[in-house]
Amino acid sequence: MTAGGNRVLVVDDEPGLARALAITLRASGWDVTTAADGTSALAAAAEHLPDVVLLDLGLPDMSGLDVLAALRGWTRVPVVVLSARQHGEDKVEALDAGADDYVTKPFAMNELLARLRAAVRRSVVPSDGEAAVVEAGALVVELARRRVLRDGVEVRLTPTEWSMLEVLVRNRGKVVPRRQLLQEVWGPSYGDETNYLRVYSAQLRRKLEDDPAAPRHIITAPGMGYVFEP
Amino acid sequence: MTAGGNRVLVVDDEPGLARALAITLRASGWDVTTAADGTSALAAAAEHLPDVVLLDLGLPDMSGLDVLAALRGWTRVPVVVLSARQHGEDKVEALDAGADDYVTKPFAMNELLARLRAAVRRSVVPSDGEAAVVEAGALVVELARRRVLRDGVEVRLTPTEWSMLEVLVRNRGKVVPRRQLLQEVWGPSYGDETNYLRVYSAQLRRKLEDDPAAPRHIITAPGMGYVFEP
DNA sequence: CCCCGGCATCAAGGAACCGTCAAGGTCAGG
DNA sequence: CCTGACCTTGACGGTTCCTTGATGCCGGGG
Repeated sequence: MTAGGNRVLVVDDEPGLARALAITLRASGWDVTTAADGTSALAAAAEHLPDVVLLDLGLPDMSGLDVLAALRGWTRVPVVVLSARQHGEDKVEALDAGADDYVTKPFAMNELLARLRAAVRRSVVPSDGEAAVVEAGALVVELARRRVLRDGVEVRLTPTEWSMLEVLVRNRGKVVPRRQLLQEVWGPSYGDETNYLRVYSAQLRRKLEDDPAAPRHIITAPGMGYVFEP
Repeated sequence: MTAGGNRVLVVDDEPGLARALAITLRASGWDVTTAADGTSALAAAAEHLPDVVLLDLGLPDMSGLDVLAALRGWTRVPVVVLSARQHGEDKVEALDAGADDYVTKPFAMNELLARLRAAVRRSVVPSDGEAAVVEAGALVVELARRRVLRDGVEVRLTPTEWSMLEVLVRNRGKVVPRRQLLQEVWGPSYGDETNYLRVYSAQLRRKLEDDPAAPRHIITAPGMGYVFEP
């Protein structure tokens, strides 16, 4: 993992809970800052720029929702809300106000840690254009954009070619049985037309492989199916 | 109007619950697709490219965690896990396996809806959401003001032309499947009237492209759909 | 040695698809 | 009522793509 993504700001007015949280979080490798009220929480957030905020809704000086609103005025840092209010509209309000998650007290510590990890993981890569790409040598398969690059230039694939490549790449490294391949590309009523597989694997190799006769990515598993090797 | 962030894939093998969820979600403005097992869920995800997945862990054919892992092999779509297991390590496992949220049954529907909204809101890239102006060569598309400039002069578009351009620009760089384009512009009951796409893509090209016969922005992805290239 | 099954390659016909044009049809405004 | 803008629908040529059958290569078994 990268160096970033390990600073957490704990906002809680209950000294006992705040201390317990800080100890557990530090033991898990987090860099912890604490604040006991809304005003200092906002100051601490601006100063330390945490990667995630753990926010108790019950604060002495201002509403937790106001803290959340103030934070959202200038940052998209993930905020996990802690609250004793188990039921009611509180959860909906907090989530719609920009909270990323909502955990009710009492909570299991390992679950809270997992939710913190999830919140940070999401924010690390803002799922920009570069997500969902599979690289394999000179090949770049962009599954979400439905296109494939070879040495940086786009290769035009027909719908059926793309569909077959997509199934193979989604199961990359594993042999896709012929029957499964046929059904996922041509429909549930197909299963024995192995001709199709031969024709289209050949076309994919011709378009994507340096030496179609000695393929390095679209490999035949004789008697079983095909496999895409990254 | 509902151009982005409203497609949800519901994966649940319990027909009653799946139906109830679908009805409630549709009433809340979601475009719902359902799948009853892991295999069809993966196929549906690849075909419909949902904005969020609601995934029950108890599936007949494969583990929900395997479905999650398969999804994460090629997409970062937010996944909200549904499960009857209230305690234990299940939550931690699911969250660390890439889930974005974890809701235990029974759940309050309004909380689930709020968590779905939060999951989708997070995944929207700020630059996309805030970019009311998209530039593409000599073209300037002002999404907020619903107008488009070519070489600095405004081009008059009919409502349908604008609607189609808007969908394409909001998904710029990605192939918009024909079916999705038809449904977002003409309504949910359309899907096979590919005539419309041909007519309106031609009109847009005539109004926006320097050489309508060799378009540089409104590109055809044969057999799949259309894509706007910035 | 020859046969045969599985795989790769090639070619051809028909279907599907795309771009284009133009004829109605509907509706609002003058 | 007329006009103009816009949407729908149909038709037609050119192109691409899917399917199918034929052919050739290779290795294992009779």
